[in-house]
Amino acid sequence: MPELPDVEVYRRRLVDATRRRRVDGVTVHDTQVLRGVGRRRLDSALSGARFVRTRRRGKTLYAVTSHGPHLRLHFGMTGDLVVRDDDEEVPAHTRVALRLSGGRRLLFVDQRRFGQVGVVDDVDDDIAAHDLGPDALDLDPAALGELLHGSSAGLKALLVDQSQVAGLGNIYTDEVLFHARLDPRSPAADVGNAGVRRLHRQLHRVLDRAVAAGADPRSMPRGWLIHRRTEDAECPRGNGPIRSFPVGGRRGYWCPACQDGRG
DNA sequence: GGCAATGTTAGCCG
DNA sequence: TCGGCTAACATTGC
Repeated sequence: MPELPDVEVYRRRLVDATRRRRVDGVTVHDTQVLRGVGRRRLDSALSGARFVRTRRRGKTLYAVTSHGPHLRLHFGMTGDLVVRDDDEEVPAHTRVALRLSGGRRLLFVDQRRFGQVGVVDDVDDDIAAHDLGPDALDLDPAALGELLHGSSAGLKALLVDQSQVAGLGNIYTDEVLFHARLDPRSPAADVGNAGVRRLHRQLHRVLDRAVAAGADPRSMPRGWLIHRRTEDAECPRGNGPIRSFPVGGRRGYWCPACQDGRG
């Protein structure tokens, strides 16, 4: 799940949960998700801190403290951020718990443990170190056009490349391309200016709508591809069967009848 | 049992 | 150098 909309939902949850509260300490249940820190350093770095603002770049979330270090979270394939009162039981697969003042905990839950919890001294340095491109929602149509037309990669391959655009993963790339009616397999550079504009518009429409749905697919419109990610499923527009194709070691889904490429 | 699943990363190849 | 592919990471569910 954790692509841009999910992480944006987690960001808002973190802001709500930590407002006017202090981190009293950190409990690490599983050190495997720690990145670049041990449990002692994570605890000492955050104990007593307040989060003064947050930043999200693509799928990476930062909670900024007044003097650093800052908390860095990446949710991998199955990461989640949940809030519990101290007297409530923690969910299965809770890996790290931030104990907050006022009897509440912010929990990093991650079944498959591909997620990452760490601290960084400087957010911009960390973004550079991970070679993250601009956030998908920060690209204006001109910048998006330049990105596409300057690339020799396939359209979907380009969009899921975090160093080019940060935030899109397998699911939402397919969704956006479906609504923009673009062929995911076509060369990015072949997308015409009308296609670039559609892509830009749908990028915002789909991601904003997904955030509004709390990133829960069940709350997303019935006409979305996300409900039909199966070979031979019926296209939501009724135009024909959904097909799949391989991209970067996973499967993409699209409607060949709707998504005719060009623009 | 086999296979695929939203993530990143390293290594290989052309 | 770049793009694309594979495997690895860990776990679950069909």
